[in-house]
Amino acid sequence: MKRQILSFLKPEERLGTPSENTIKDVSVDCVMFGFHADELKVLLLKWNNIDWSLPRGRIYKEELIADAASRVLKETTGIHDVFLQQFHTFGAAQRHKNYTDDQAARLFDNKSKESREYELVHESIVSIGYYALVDFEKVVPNLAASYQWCEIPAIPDLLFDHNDMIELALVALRKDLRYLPIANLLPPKFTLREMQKLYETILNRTFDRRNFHKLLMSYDFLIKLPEKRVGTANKSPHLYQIDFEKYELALQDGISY
Amino acid sequence: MKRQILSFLKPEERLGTPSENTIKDVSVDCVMFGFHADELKVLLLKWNNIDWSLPRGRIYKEELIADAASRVLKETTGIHDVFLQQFHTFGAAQRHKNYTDDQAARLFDNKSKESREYELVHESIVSIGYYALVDFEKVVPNLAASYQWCEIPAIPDLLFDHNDMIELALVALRKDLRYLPIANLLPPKFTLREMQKLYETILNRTFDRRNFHKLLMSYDFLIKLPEKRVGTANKSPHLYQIDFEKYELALQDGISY
DNA sequence: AGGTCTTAGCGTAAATATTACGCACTAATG
DNA sequence: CATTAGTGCGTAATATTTACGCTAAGACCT
Repeated sequence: MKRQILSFLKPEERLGTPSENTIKDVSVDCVMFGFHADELKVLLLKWNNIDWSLPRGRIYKEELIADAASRVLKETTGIHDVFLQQFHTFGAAQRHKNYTDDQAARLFDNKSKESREYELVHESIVSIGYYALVDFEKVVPNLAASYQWCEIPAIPDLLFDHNDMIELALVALRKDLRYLPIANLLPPKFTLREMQKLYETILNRTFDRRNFHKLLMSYDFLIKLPEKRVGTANKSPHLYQIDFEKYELALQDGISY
Repeated sequence: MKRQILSFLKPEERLGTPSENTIKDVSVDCVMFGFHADELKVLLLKWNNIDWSLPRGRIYKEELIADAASRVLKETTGIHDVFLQQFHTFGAAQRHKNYTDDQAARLFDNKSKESREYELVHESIVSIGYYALVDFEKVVPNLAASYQWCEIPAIPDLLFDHNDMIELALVALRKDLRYLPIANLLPPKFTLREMQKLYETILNRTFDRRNFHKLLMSYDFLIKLPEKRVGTANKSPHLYQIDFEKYELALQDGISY
């Protein structure tokens, strides 16, 4: 089956034409987290020329949902091989969102926003939410449409129930943190400070620098490299790498912070 | 909209006729946990005369998914007002289950079990999994079809991917235990021993009797009743009740065991 | 060259939480 | 009246978490 790269479709059609081959009334929506400059960010796509939304797409009938999620991400952003985690499934009624008149006009093509029928056709009724953890640097979306890495507090009013989805994704991420490969949010080589900031940002708390250092070292999955990060103020920090075999082992026990 | 109590339909039709009013290709499936005689049990329903499955049903288009889950439980078992928690959504491809020839014949009405088309029509493609925690004693299913409370290790080979669903529901339950109203699994009045056994069963570990007692008392949400459980061997244990206001507060902090 | 900031690593004390278990007393059964 | 289990207290041993002092080194700035 030929599968078109949807980024070359008009953005409005990005959800895909409901066809014989896709599951009707269901979409997969992805909250993609990246970490950069001590900030947790989410990837937003332009849905039409004005409104923003999360990457979303349909599921082919013979496809695993998880495969659909990773395909959708690839088709809409060009990004592949990312860590994906299902976190919640959203229903129709949660989606009775109060669009502004402008948004409604653009979405519903001048039909009244009370036109529930139109909404049902143009939005999927059930959305399966996945979040992705990606290395911000590795991820260079190749998009026809425009995109934006947006810090969580600055996220604008999105289409559909995507604001709620991001909030819930973050809650799920915090809960899962103990058992999840959070390292996916970091580049292959990173400093301890960067990792600490990552945990502090996600968990919204601080750690003592020395205790954090000790704790991480005790897990024994970090490899200290001879190289250093250059160009920083003051002393250059060492770079570290993850020994993924040991990392997986530590995750099975659950890493605690 | 009139909604028929599905237990008076033929069991095969229990999923509901796909109609204008329900979401196509999606079902809600419920793993109902009950606790009795120191065993965690799951409610199974007869799907046809021979095969077992979990309660499942469709979602109406204007309905919240959570409402659909609780309606489905009520329609298939007569049970209402239970604690429900969404835990995972399952896709089509996970459902390529190896039915026995007999099961396939019954399910597919003598069509070949390779007849994927038939399968797609008769099974929902996407299933949203909920688990329910109910007081075993309070729950008296009013069913035309037959049912069974089954201990987890003794669960037979179920239809669809319902065996996998139960396994995942249990994993989710264990994870959620710290923040969830586990008290829903107990009758309004219970002994400390019963509560301890409940936690031991779910978490698959043991607790020291005295430490468990101390810990529970420190949370301050148990009310000791003057009554005792009669008819037991040896000393009769006191009955306890939950002060639900304080209980909710304790849950927000997270109860640890 | 010296000042200042930061990394890197060591150690340790204090506070909390967990676990194991002793003991006294009560109450129901045989 | 011996046995068994519930109830409730205390306490000691361990483990984990948190706070923080100290040394040394390295890179930038003036």
